[in-house]
Amino acid sequence: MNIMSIDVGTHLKAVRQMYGLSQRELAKRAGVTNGLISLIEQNRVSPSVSSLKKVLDGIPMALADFFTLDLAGKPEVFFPRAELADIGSGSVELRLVGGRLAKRSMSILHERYAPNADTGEEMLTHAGEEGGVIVKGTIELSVGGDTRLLGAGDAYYFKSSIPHRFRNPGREDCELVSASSPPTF
Amino acid sequence: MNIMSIDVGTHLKAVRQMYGLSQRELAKRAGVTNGLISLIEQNRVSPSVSSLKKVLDGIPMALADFFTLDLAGKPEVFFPRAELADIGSGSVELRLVGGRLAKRSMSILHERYAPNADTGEEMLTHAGEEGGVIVKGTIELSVGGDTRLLGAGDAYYFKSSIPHRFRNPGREDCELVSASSPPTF
DNA sequence: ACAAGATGATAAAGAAATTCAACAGATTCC
DNA sequence: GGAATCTGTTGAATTTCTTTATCATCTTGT
Repeated sequence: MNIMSIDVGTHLKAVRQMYGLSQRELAKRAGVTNGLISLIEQNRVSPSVSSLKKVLDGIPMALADFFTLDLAGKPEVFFPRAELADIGSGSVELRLVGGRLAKRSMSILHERYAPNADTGEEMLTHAGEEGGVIVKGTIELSVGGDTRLLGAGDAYYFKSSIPHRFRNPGREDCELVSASSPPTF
Repeated sequence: MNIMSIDVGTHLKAVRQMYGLSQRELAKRAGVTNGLISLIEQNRVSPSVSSLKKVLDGIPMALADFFTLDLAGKPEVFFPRAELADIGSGSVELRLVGGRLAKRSMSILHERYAPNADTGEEMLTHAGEEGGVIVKGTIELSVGGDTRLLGAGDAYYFKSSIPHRFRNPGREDCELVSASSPPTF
């Protein structure tokens, strides 16, 4: 009963009807009452996660799928602006592949980090996924709690929503090729 | 407060700590009480979707990301060179980054073409887009009608539906890093 | 036309969530 | 040595969710 970025009620109703189920049918399968489903679909209550899970089990559909269905259904439309371009200090060089293209599904970058170059103490977080391969030198990559030193030929891949940071601890330049989707640049 | 397939409490705690927040800090940002977060993390309550959303907004993290984020065990983030799956054949070596990950939005490949290596006379066509950066050596890339010789530092980006072909005309290996979306491998 | 069954909505009672306020254990500071 | 401030936990009060039971509406079949 407040501002929800995703309209759970409408969403559930759409999913239920998509599967050709009545409130009572779904309720019976899910082990809840039809009244509850009615209230949820009207957004008159915000179900507990456990209840929503029970309901979705009756469809059946996973919680993750339920919440990502927006993205799957209408991907390009609802993507917020890519924030976070704080990487741009002088010691980091970023070369974007295909920057002139209007529509791209990825950002591919050729990156060069000078010795001691750092994306900053404040960890980076943004939408999507990113990965890359180290071409030359070494880079220290922190993702979530983990920190690892990667050398030429090593690689990485993670969800960009996890806080991350790049730092070059060596005495020579580090070079790598990265890709992120959806495009951050 | 019943059987949940995904352990929301433990999950939230892990996420919170990953962002370096205390229960009280997060509670303050999210506009809920620290007690609630404590109870949720102990799985002594199953939060309503709206509450969970408020809490995640304080991080900030989207609901979809929360349920999609698989931090079971250790999320595989780092991929040492030796662990990159080689899915190439013969004179072409294709090392896939994150091949074990269930859901990826991209395929990132470390590719090596031996002298005279060729993706074949029959042009490749498939869905999506692809791009890359040449790291070492030279490669002859044909896209549509155009053919071009690319050297270290050069790059490419095109729609994969356009017929294309890679060939190494030089006498030394050619190495490049590529990405394609949606994942081809 | 009427009964029988299905649909979704709702009030009140019951169960579970959230908040409030207090607690004990660490750490820091003077 | 404390006082101040941080950490996470918890009992009781409050608010919200969930069920029970009932209602009105719409089909369907005879």
